[in-house]
Amino acid sequence: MKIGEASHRSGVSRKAIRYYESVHLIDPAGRTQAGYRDYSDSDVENLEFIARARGLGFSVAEVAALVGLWKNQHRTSAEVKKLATAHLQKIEDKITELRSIRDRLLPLVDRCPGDQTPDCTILKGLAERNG
Amino acid sequence: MKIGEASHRSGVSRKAIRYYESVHLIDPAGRTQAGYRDYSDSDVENLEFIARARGLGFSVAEVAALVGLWKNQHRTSAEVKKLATAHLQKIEDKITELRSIRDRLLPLVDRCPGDQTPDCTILKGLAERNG
DNA sequence: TCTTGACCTTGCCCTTGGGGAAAGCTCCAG
DNA sequence: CTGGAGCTTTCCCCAAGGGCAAGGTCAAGA
Repeated sequence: MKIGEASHRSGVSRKAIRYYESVHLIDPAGRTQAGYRDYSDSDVENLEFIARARGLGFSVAEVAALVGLWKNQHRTSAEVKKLATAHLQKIEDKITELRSIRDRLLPLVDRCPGDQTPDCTILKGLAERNG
Repeated sequence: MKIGEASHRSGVSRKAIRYYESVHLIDPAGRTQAGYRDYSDSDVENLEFIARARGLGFSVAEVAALVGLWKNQHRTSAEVKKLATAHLQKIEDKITELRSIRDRLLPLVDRCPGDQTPDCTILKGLAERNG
């Protein structure tokens, strides 16, 4: 099948598929006579794995490691767990940071009148040394 | 003062300061005889404003808009509030997404033995069609 | 047969700087 | 005066594709 169908079936965009090929996350696809990339069902399965891992926020480099472990019969679950646990921690950290941002920004927004006057707590908050 | 001190005082990295200049978020700095960028206290105040806005997660384009409003006496607080509210919404959305990721990933990690065997719920979860 | 539209190809610009290279400037100690 | 430390300069590579452009291909309909 061509890239459009592989994209549709796997949930990975055409652009992303080409990108993954360019960075060797997937093997270079075969080509048709016309030079079109040609995919098999097994290629789609690999792309689905990648789509799920990316959907959980793993970076492309992390996904490459996960694919390597997935394909490797001699892996240990400890290796996989270590990678996933580190990723989970980054997610928790990010959530904490975003909550902190929200908690600092919300009061500024709430106290801004939002009318036709120039007085604005948001800009004041950004301009003040203790903001 | 030179870029190092301006960076230290404002909390914006040297690299970021040069980048902000290159994208016209700040005016090009004056230069010393030797070609070094030269900053004033007022430049540092602008950088501090930018640092706070970036610290609240506003994109560089959004910060450019905020700086424009800040400098504009004829702004209305409604414009500022609209920008900040949209940003706040993006933050809420991001938090929601990250929580969803965490809630999907955590059970996989918890049920992974993390030992020397290859059996791993994480890889299974990524490989399964209903994962 | 020719055209039209849907698909495919490569390639370049965009984000937000961090990292690091290679080279120039300044100033202090020996 | 010379060397080195520590600053500065510009330049290029990197993420992870999205968007868009210019052009090749293929199948169906007029």
